[in-house]
Amino acid sequence: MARTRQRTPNEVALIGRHTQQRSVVLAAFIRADGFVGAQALHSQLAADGTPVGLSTVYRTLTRLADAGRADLVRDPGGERLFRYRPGPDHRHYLICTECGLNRPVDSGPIEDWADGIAQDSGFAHVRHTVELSGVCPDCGRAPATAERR
Amino acid sequence: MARTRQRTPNEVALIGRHTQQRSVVLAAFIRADGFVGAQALHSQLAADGTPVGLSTVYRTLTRLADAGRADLVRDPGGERLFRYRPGPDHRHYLICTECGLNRPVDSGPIEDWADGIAQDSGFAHVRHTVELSGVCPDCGRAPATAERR
DNA sequence: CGCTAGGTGCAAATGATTTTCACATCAATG
DNA sequence: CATTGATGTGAAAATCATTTGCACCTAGCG
Ligand SMILES: [Mn+2]
Ligand SMILES: [Mn+2]
Ligand SMILES: [Zn+2]
Ligand SMILES: [Zn+2]
Repeated sequence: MARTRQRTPNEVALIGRHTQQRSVVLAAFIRADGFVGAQALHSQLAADGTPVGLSTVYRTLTRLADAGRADLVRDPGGERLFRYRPGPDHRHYLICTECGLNRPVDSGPIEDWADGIAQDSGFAHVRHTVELSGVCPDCGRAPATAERR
Repeated sequence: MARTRQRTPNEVALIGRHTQQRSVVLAAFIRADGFVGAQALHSQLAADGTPVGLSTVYRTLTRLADAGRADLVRDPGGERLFRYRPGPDHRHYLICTECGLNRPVDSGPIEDWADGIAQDSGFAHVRHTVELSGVCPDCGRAPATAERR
C-alpha cells in the first residue's frame, strides 16, 4: 500500500500531472452530471468558493475530451458542451433545448448503420456525430413561460 | 468580365428581394457543389471578380439555411459550412477530412431510428444532426501530401 | 419618376476559445 | 529534505468566426 496522495479521482492521472485545480475541476465536472460549457463550469467553481482560472478549465476539459473521458457537442450558438463519461463507449443524447435535460438514447441501430456506411464507402477512420434535440414533456407543457436555460 | 447579368435563380425569391449580390453569391454557392464556409465563398467571389461584402455572404447563406435550402455542418474548428440543397429533404454526408470530398449517404435507417426515438421519448420538435467523416480512398492512399480541399 | 422597406458594406463589437508569458508547483532524484 | 527541470496556472492580450451599427444604396410598386 504505497502512500500516494489519494485525495483525487485517479482520472486526473490520465490527463497529466495531478494538481489542486484539476481535482477541483474534475470533481465539479462529474458532479455536473450533464452537458456543461467551460464558462458555466468556471462560474460554478467560483460560486463554490474554489475558483480556478478560465484557461485552466478550458485546458482541463479539452484534455479530458482528448483522452476520451468526455463527450462533446456543439451548442446551437457554437459553444462546446462537455459531458463526463466514465466508461469507454461513447453515447448519444436527446437534449431538451429549453431546460437542458438530457437522456442517453439507445444508439445501437445507428452504430450499426454507421459501421455499414464506413464499410461500403471505402473510407478509413470513419467517425460519426449524432445529436438529437427537442422539447421535453415538461417544457412542452409549460408554454414560453418555461424557465430559460 | 462580362458581368453575366443573369437569370435570377428563382431561389433568390425565397430569401427576400432580388439583388445583384444575392445572384452572384447563390450562383457561386451552387457551383461550389460541396460544403463551403462563408469566408471561403467570399474569397472565391473576390477571385472571380465579383466581390461581395463578407457580411452579405454571411447574411445570404444564413437565410438560405433558414429557408431550408442549405445543409449546415460544423467544421471541427467550429466554422459553419454550408452546402446547397436543391430538394426539400435534408441529407447527411460522409466527408473526407483530408480533401473535402463528400458524398450523401443512404440515411433512411437513421431517419426511421430518429423518428422512433422522438416517438418514444415524449419530446416534441425533435431534430437531429448526423455527420460522418473519414479519409477517402484517394487520400488514404496518398500520404499527407493530398491536395487540400 | 418618387418613395420606402429592404439591402449593402465597411468598421467596430461580440463572444468563445486560445495563446502568451512571468510565476508557481509538481515529482523525480540524490 | 533540498534541488531542479518539466509542467501547470492565470490574467491579460490575441484569435477568429460571426454579428451588428450605421450611413448609404436600390429594388420594385404605384
Ligand atoms: Mn455513436
Ligand atoms: Mn436526417
Ligand atoms: Zn425541458
Ligand atoms: Zn479525400
